[in-house]
Amino acid sequence: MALKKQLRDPEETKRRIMSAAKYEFAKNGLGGARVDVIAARAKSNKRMMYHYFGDKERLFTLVIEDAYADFREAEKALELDHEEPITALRKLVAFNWDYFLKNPEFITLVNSENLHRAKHIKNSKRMLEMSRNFVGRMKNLLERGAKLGLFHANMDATQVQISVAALAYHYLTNRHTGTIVFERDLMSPQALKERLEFNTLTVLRMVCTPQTLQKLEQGT
Amino acid sequence: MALKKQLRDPEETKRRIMSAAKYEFAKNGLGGARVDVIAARAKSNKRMMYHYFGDKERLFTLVIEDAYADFREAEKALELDHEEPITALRKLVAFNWDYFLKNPEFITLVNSENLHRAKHIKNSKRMLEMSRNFVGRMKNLLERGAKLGLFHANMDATQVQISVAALAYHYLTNRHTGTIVFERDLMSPQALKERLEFNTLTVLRMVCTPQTLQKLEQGT
DNA sequence: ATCATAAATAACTAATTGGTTATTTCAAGA
DNA sequence: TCTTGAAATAACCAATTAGTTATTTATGAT
Repeated sequence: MALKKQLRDPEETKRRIMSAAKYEFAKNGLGGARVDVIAARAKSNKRMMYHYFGDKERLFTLVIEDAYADFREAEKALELDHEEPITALRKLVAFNWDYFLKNPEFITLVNSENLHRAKHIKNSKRMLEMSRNFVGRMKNLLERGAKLGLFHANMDATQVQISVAALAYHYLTNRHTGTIVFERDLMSPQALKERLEFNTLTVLRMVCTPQTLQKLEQGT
Repeated sequence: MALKKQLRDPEETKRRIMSAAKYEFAKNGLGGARVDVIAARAKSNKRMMYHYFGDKERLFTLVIEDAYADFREAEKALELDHEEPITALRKLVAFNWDYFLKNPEFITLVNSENLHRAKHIKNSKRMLEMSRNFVGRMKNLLERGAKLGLFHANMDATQVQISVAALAYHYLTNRHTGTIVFERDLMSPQALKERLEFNTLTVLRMVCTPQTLQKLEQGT
């Protein structure tokens, strides 16, 4: 019975610990996160955390892998494989932007893992499986666009993928120092809208042929 | 006498502590850095650190401000204000790339400060002074290019500035997870060369008018 | 030479930390 | 209903941590 609140529920306990850990690791990084805080937030206790996850770093590893899995799942769910290439590209740029915006913990988790030189996911089979199709989808999109004469031929899918993420990720991860450096609120609704438009235009200019860009401008 | 090694040298001691702190904060973040390690690396001791800098967070604040100051100084030294706009833009893209590549501690320090919501530099006058001219220089460059018909008119200098940094910074800060996700060595000499070329082309396509781009392609 | 001041050091402390031990409580199968 | 293994808890521990105290030592002005 789904509604019955069990007093003992290992799956639910694990879930609560993972969720609390994600929050705490994202907020303070691996080094700054406290296992007591995670246990308290999960409304469990340290002993359970060590019982189910071994130690702090293994818990972190699972949290990171999960964060990547969620991101990849969400991207796959867009189903851009048969969408018109330019529409697909626009949607992909918007997806990256929205995802980072709505899941800021993804950014801080990835930053933390990079501070530690990716040692936690270095030998993760799960990561490899997730990544394979991800680059493949971009490659497919770029090839379809090129075949139709819309995109430049032979664009490097990895470079484009990194750049699409970069334009969104960098703006958002450095929004706090950015607000000071540029003396403007980078997070106002207006600023966010403008950045998405700028990123979309930038990626189109990066990928599309001059003729395609000309047609796009006439269209608006 | 410059060569005489003084046994007591407050300025030199401060310098050594700052340098050690920069290294340790960059390597482990604010939360992961250890004051004992900083003192040992500086070949000084904790008492001196507390004497000269107050506490760990004030030391971190100075380290961050210094890192920004060095970056801004280096950019200013390029003297792009009277350079031909397209050359200036190319040089600026290359400068960002080279600087992040040769000063990886800048990236991790900035990431750490953003994890802490920029609280350490939030009320820093020094930061404001440094930032003002920085955006101004980009604005000037874009205006000069637009006046010559080389660049799109009315480009937002802040958006361009953020994007130029993003294309380099994101690639490098996420190089460890990137190496796993993309299953290729992102740091080989060849890969680095390709990324700089990609970034340069991307920024030119972002900023230049179609006519300018056409001429550039004919030129090569 | 000597004396006042600041630089330097080492040993210490109180609080916090990741991880463990000892114990109790629940729930399913015999 | 009784037993047994897993779930849950709290109290504990050794190590580490940021920050301090007490003390010694070099230096420059007189």
